[in-house]
Amino acid sequence: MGKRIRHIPHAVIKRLTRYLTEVQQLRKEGVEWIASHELATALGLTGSTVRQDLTYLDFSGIAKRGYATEGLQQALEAVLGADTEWRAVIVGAGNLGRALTLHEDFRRRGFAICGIFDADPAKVGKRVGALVVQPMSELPASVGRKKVDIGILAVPDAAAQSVADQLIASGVRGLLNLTLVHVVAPPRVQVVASRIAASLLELAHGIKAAARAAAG
Amino acid sequence: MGKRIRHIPHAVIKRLTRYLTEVQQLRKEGVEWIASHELATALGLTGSTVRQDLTYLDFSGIAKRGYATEGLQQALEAVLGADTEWRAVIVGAGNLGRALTLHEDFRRRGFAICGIFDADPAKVGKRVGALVVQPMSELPASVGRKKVDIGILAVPDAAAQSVADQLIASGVRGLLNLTLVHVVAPPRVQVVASRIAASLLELAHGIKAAARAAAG
DNA sequence: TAGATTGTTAATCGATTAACAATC
DNA sequence: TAGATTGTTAATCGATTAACAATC
Repeated sequence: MGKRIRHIPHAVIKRLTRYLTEVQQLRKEGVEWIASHELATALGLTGSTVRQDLTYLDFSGIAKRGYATEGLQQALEAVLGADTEWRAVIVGAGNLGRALTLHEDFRRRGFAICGIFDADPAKVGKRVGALVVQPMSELPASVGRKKVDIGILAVPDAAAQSVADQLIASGVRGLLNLTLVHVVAPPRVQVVASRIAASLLELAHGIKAAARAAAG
Repeated sequence: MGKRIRHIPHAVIKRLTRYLTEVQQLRKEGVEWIASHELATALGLTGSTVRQDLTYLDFSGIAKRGYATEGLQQALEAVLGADTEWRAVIVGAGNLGRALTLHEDFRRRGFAICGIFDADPAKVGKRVGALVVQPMSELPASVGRKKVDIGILAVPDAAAQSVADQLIASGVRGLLNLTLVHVVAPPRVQVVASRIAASLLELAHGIKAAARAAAG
């Protein structure tokens, strides 16, 4: 069954997703072994950080050889849940919601988008790839019947909390929040935010700071 | 001219973007004063963290009243560069790239998408809102002429570094990386990553961990 | 074996929280 | 004024890095 799973700090979880991307790529290239300092160089980290992070996995490296990419990939997938099929629905059939529904990458990585919903009657009934936009009234039954794990919030900021509440009441266990606002959920429901507009602001600050530094 | 700008830790910058979203909302609602503990409650933080964070701004609160929302908003916008017009191009005219080009929210927040590029000749020439997809060969001239600050990577993982290199060579000062892979850039070019698929994996891990905790 | 790399411990660094004097 | 809230200092907490014995 492997070793008992310790609680993993969030900073480590974020890096584990990056190790997984890298090791998947390495395996495609036929690389069978990788050393901590090679992974570190590829991802802009230190070897020490990499070794420390990988101790959270039910997997060990071998002195002088490094980490077997096959076992490392399996261990990363197991701890991140990338070895499981997840079912998600998207709420919001605007540009972003439709684009994510059509994004094949998610399905390939184990996240099946099995429904798209919108409160706007003008959008309900429209096709989005293989799906049809459903009204919010169908959300609870659909989430329950299809055993949906994850709700993706691709709605305007003002609707975010209300839609989150509906998704939570429908029984999802996790929310991916793509809006800019903070969303409150009970402890049994995980929330992860991915705010592209906020990232642009981080970038804007970074550019200004770099310009200041260059100017002296 | 205000106080000299200290270096701001990245964890603080991320929260500053959230304070800005919140204070913009508060001002729309006509709220003129906000206390640190109110801001903290709204965003799931502690009052101490909020007060500590706001010391990085060229702005002060007033004991017993809190922070004036107008001044707070201005100070946040100044430090984050949200008071500036930024020009960005998107590379990758797939679902995600097209959706972001059409996303009015960015323009409203000061980020104008002024070009969309793709290496696929089949996509070049297609309309995306007010823009037309351009070939990669036009990237350097376009970035130079339009004084583009930011390049947005919405390409397949395998193309990410090569496209980043082209954007850097064209003269952008920042990259928003929407791919899963690590992108290397010289220090003068800022890179911020916003990985939706990685966020889904974080969520998947969180859901599994919560289920384990509930099971005991 | 000799040398390289892991896994782990200890040291450092940074970020968050607590506490409270200053102040409005 | 009395009480509430800021700004700041000190304490705590957590994450990263350095160092090195274990080991392949």
